Amino acid sequence: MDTVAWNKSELSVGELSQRSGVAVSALHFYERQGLISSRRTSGNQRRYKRATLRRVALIRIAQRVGIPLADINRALASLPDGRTPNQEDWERLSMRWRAELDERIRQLQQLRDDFTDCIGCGCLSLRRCALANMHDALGEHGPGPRRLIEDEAACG
Amino acid sequence: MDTVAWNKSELSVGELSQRSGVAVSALHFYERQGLISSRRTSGNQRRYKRATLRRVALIRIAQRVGIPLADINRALASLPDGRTPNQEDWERLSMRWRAELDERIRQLQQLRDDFTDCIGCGCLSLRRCALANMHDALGEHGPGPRRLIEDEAACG
DNA sequence: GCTTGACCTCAACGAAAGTTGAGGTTCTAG
DNA sequence: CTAGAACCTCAACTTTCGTTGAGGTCAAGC
Repeated sequence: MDTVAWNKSELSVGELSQRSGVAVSALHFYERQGLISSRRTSGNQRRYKRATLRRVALIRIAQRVGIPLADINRALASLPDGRTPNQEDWERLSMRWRAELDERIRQLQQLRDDFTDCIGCGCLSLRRCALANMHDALGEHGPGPRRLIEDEAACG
Repeated sequence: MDTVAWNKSELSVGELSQRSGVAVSALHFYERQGLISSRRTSGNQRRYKRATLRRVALIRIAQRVGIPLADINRALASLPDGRTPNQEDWERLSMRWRAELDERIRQLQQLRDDFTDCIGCGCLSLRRCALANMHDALGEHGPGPRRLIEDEAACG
């Protein structure tokens, strides 16, 4: 067993890469962006604290949720001392991100429902269909069945 | 009422832009990519068939579903004569895209479930947590509680 | 006839999230 | 001690989906 390796208190970039599943180039990139940080050895090589592993995992999770790196960065930067999130921090962040995730799921479901309606709608789905009419603010140009008129034209 | 405008048999790029809600620059772009096409007037201005309105709407819908333009292009190009989709074409395309949409929703829901589990998991969510362990193919390196060992280390 | 708005092309830029490559150093194992 | 793996920096490139700007033409109203 490789027990020794797991117990090292610092990680080289290659180790962090292997253990996090994130490419070395991406870790360099994250560091340039200020998402993670390292100290340097006398030979100028990066050494990461073990907590960085948590930090990287958190970053990837947030990315999967669809949070852009810039936002993740802001969220992490807002923590005191730029520390790697502790339990409480994580709860706060994850609640927020989960809410965003919920919202995105909701939107996609709405889209799917509209889509399903449209598949059989008989006008190639581009008439009287919520999907094809996102852009006109519907009613901005006075009352009346404007949409129908437009749609008839669109369907010509 | 502007009935005349709606009945014109061809659209300028500005008209197409207004009626589709897509910027002129984007329409130019779509045309460069081969997603739509136009004839030219004697003065070298674009004139679009009314069907292009349907085509653009379809493109935007597919984009909202998350289909990259290149894929949309392939799908449209696969139609006979590169025609704008008719009812049957649309049904085929939309069924396929809806399936992708379903899959994306499924993945996000899975992610949310994992996420929810993790929020209170007591280890900053990066131990024994599905989220943080996506990358190791779990078991590739022999049997046993490898994940736990790793995770203990990760959580140190 | 002139002005103004819509249109044209082509090239460059922009953000996001990295990857790739060149050229050079350091670490580790035999 | 030396080969090769792993590391370093910096710049340039990639992809997607367009937008912006410069420089020039066309069309319509007064």
